[in-house]
Amino acid sequence: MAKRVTLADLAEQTGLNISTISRALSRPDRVSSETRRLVEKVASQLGYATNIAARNLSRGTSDTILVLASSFKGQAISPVFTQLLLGVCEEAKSQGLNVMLQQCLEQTISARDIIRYLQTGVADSALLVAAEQWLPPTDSETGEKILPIVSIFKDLTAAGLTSVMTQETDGYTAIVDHLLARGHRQFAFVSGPEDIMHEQIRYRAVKQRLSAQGLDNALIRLKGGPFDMPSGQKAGQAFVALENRPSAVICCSDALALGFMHAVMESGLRVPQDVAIAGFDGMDYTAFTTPSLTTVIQPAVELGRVAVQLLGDLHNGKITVPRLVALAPTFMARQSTCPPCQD
Amino acid sequence: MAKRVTLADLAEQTGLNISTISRALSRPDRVSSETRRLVEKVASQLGYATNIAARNLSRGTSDTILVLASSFKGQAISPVFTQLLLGVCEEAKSQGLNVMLQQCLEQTISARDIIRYLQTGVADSALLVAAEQWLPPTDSETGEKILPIVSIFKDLTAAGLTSVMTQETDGYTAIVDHLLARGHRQFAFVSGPEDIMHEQIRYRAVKQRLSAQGLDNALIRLKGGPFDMPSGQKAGQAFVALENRPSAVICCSDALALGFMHAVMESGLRVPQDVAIAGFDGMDYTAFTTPSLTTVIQPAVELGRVAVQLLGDLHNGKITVPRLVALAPTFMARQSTCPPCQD
DNA sequence: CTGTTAGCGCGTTCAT
DNA sequence: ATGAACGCGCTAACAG
Repeated sequence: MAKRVTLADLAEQTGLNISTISRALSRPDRVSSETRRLVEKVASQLGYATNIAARNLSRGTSDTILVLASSFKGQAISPVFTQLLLGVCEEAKSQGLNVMLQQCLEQTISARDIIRYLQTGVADSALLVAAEQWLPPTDSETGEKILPIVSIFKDLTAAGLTSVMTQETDGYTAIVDHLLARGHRQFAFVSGPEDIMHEQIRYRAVKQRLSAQGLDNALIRLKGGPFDMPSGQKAGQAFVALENRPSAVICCSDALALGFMHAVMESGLRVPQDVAIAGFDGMDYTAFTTPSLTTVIQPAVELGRVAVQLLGDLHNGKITVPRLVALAPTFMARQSTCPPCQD
Repeated sequence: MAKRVTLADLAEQTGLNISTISRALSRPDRVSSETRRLVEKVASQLGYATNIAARNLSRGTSDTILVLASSFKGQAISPVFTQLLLGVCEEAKSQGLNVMLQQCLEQTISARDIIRYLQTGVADSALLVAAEQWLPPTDSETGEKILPIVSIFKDLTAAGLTSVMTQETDGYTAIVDHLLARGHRQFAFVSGPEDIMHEQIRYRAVKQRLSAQGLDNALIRLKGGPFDMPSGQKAGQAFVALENRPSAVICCSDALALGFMHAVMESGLRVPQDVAIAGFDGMDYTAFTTPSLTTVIQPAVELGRVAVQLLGDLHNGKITVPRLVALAPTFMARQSTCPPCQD
């Protein structure tokens, strides 16, 4: 690669002092317009690019966000993550920030590790994506300052982390209401990994809504395993073998739902005539399956944007106590729960 | 955050000199075993983490890889990218490298920009994902050294870039053969954006294979637009309206295929009985649609791994001229092309 | 508005 | 094996 052009080179070329060059480049208003133009010209001629390491070292910040994505071993990030990432990247870019991605297998993240990482200066704030648990810093590991860390998808405010997530209860409630309106009275809930705290919350959201509508023992729960299609398929096969099959199934993720639906249809049952199936997430392909899948669309891109903004608020002290931001999802009724005569 | 612990702090604590500490940490063998242990102990006690910016500045490298993902405006990275990313991250991690992700809208990447970027020291090598075109450095923008840049998914060796991709022709050939064996004699090819060079190659691969089997005017081409499902759907609607419909359709991406299949089935036609459809990519949900989709699985994770390895080879001079590495895909026959009686 | 000076924290010569 | 000193390239505080 071509030798690096430094401020010193520009200084030499222009006869100005290094610090003047530095200012002309980073604070153009603090410099006479001629020097500014001169510097800009020479800089572009020589192909100057500021050395970020040097700047970071000097300024003590890196202007980059660490995105820590918890995922299961060997699994790629899901389409929802991907959407989220889009939001994160876009917002970060608009703020002149960089994004560093790191996939990790742990479900529970320790403050110690993150702090350690931030201390390396590689990033100066972090986004925890789908982290199940947060081990707050012990004693003196942290100063009094709030950590510039935001949790996405999971409510970790109890552990002290500002969090952004989808208002999931609304989503599940919408599904239940929709299914009730279509006459369903027996339900199954296909959940993700059992050790995921949110799964309890989701299950309860469904159960309570049913109770509220006077249906008390109308819900059974099927283990789904990881949030992937094979798990959904297994759950579907188990479902098919059931003696008293509910007529409506709510899956806690679209991936599970698709696997489930596949298994159900393979068995010869019709969707939605024999079994109505709903998912959750809003992955794009749910609109193009046959039948298309009723689901709840998480505002993933927006979650990403907001998370980055919250990072900013944490940084400049606008936020002083852990805050939970819940974004509204969009319920989308589709064929998998709607008898053919309707939409 | 807690004040940063620096080498100076460790020096103070241990009574040793900073440079000794530095050595003890980065080159343990060049130091007496007692001091090594002492340093390690104190370091972990104080929670030392080396400042990467400082190290980078001093060493002149950053140990990070820039992943530049070309995508369409507002679109999240596709599941294939995601798999790729997994491979990249895993391999990078095993080599102690970081990964910096950047989504970009340009289809054609200019060496000038990348070089500029690398000069900032944020990254010292780059992976171009699905970059359509590469504008090599003009004249003196680069030294004689080979740029530490690898193209993924696209063959950019002609422009001077070492590239890793799927052996696509094999994949399309496999599809054609499979369909021919099932008795199909009229084909449609649904392509992606017209300005994508590979689309021509893919189309030709199909056409030639057909010719080779004695079928010369058996192929029509349908515009697909971007590689997404809505585009596939439109193509499918156009297809349905055709007078002489081919019985077999080859889509150049799974997303297109799913949109296409959806449109076809909506029209009342049956898949595969009336129309056989095949995709390309190997997205995970293709196994769970109804009917499941015949496709060609790209070795995406492996592509990522190899790309990172190639970066290493470029760096240490093992590779001196642009090289093309083509990985074999896996053809996967599924229901969308197989009459029910069969698998 | 511009030049001078002093670090940022680490790696790496040199000596010792 | 260890210590002293310098430099990586840039920013920031202080003068002028």
